[in-house]
Amino acid sequence: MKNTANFYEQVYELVKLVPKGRVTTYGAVAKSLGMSGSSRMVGTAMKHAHDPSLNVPAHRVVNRTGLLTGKHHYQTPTEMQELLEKEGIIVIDDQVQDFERKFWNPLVEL
DNA sequence: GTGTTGACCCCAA
DNA sequence: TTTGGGGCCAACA
Repeated sequence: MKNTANFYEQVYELVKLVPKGRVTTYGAVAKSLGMSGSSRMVGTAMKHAHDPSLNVPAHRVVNRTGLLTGKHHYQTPTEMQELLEKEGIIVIDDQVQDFERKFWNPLVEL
């Protein structure tokens, strides 16, 4: 059993399911996959997800406060915010506005 | 093989 | 309100 690779795939699949104009959190994804407590792994997985062939919208994943913690890992520091605003999400000072409303909970929606 | 780091989260003071 | 400490586990040096 190769659970590590499987976990990454599950993360990618779940993130792909996030609707346009919505965002989710690392913790929610981790918990949804039964890895509650290991939220860092989701972030680590995202770092490896920069590959365009994976087609993973990592910009829709933020930390629990709605802060764009991963923006510095993009090619440009503003790319993540640009992508979010293009989808109708307001981002001010790396902070998602109306985060509670924009939040997409996989545990509830699925 | 060991030690440190990190796109995180939770709780206490 | 802001800080600090613990936990979690893969990736990296």
